[in-house]
Amino acid sequence: MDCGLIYEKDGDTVLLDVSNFSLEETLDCGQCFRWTLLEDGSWQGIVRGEVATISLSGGRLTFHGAPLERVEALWLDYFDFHRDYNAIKAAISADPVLAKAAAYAPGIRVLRQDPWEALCSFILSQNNNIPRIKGLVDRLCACFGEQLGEALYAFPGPERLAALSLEDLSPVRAGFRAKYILDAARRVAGGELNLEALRISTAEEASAALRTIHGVGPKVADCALLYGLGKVEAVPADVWIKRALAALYPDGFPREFAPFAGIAQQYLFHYVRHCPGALPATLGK
DNA sequence: TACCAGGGCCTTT
DNA sequence: AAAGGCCATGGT
Repeated sequence: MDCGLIYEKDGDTVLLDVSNFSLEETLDCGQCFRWTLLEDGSWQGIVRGEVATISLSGGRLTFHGAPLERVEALWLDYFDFHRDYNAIKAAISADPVLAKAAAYAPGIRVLRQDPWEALCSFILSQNNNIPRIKGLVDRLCACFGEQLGEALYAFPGPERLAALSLEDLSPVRAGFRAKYILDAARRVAGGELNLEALRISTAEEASAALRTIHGVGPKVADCALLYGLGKVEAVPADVWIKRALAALYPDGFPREFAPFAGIAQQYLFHYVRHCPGALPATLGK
């Protein structure tokens, strides 16, 4: 467990001795789209219909206005605090490249997001950049999500979206992705696809089930597995990761890291995106 | 097998 | 100012 004592004080809940955690590295590394940096340095996000405002300073993580019960019931799991990142870093640091990547952004954690939100968000992410993905998700929530506060909306559930037409979705400006969202919503709302049930499936079985959705290929399926279903063995292979793996691991990614390759991938992804020179310049594009 | 839709923001030139 | 490239997939 990457945190120590938890207690409630003056309406806030505080976690002490938080390790392996940076809000910026975790919330701004392309795995989630619903967190905003506020002017006072705290981050505000919406998860499973709950708004949180959090700040981290000197290993002390504060959930402003959140009761202890909600932190224990929701947020510890969401931030993956039950996982020992020291153990993972120790293992992958046997590899010099991964050691560098993990040391470059030691505060990355892989979030355990809501499966439907992760699936939907990464359907919208395809062939897109992060600012635009955030815009699409924002508009989807503002148009169809439950209002939780001023300019704060929950992510709309599959039942809500399944009832919509392509025309209804046009204000989201999702382009060709709109029909994929509707297919996913109808399959999930209709009970044809039970996302929660996929948690106990193997990654291969869950991926195959997700890929029956029109518009969900291997990349989006792997994102849903890793970020939504807690399958840390899944490696979403985007252009950058493919390029990095080809250059750094021509003989294949070390097999001993396979059970948590998705976490290793997250360090590597951040590293190659932010650190020019991490990859050989001669790389074929 | 190769190519392109669909859309808008960011980076590079 | 213009061009190229994006956390892809399905159709032709």
